Amino acid sequence: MAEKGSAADPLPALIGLLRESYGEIAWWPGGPEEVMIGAILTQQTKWENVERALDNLNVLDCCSLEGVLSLSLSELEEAIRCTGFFRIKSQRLRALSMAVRDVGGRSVLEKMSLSELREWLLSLHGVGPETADSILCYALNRPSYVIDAYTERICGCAGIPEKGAALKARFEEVLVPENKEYRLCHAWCVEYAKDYCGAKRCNECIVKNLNE
DNA sequence: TGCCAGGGATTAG
DNA sequence: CTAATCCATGGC
Repeated sequence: MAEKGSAADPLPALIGLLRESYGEIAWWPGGPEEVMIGAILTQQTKWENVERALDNLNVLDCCSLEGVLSLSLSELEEAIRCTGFFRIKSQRLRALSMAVRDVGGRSVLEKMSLSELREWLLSLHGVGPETADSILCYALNRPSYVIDAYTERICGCAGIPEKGAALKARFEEVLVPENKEYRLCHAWCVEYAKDYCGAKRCNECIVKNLNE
């Protein structure tokens, strides 16, 4: 329920600005299982290092859920070492792969409702909100908006104070509720943050005071 | 050289 | 319930 009369809602303005700046960009390449693996590997890690690990797995012909399970623990750890946290992540990849296998494979996931599937993902050890939503949005083509640290940072600059689940809800009420829109907007946020936002504070942040 | 990266789980207060 | 701390490598 957006109130009228007070200041304009900065979120539509922010989304419009990002859309004009970046338009139709391609993002998060790879098939469903490679995306699922990448979603774990990219936790607190630069994407360039994730790509190296995915390349390593592809060379081994193991960049898939069954492929992950076919490797010994030390082989898996070695392949993903360059992403950091490799002991934890190797366990998380195994847990995810085994969970999908145990539930009956990806075809079973396709039949689950969005909320059911999201809860299932969140129940897995090592899958939190961002990883779950990334898998939903980019691997399984579901309309679940991804909130990451970048998005919260940009929104903070733009005068949108919500975080986490509340911020996710805000994006989902403003955007056209389609997977493609969710993908695009999240991609814009990340590209924007890479271009303009440092870790501690924004550099030349162009979203500040959007509604003034 | 020190800081941070497209988080999440665990422990502490 | 919020705030630290750990996990670990690689790049600037």
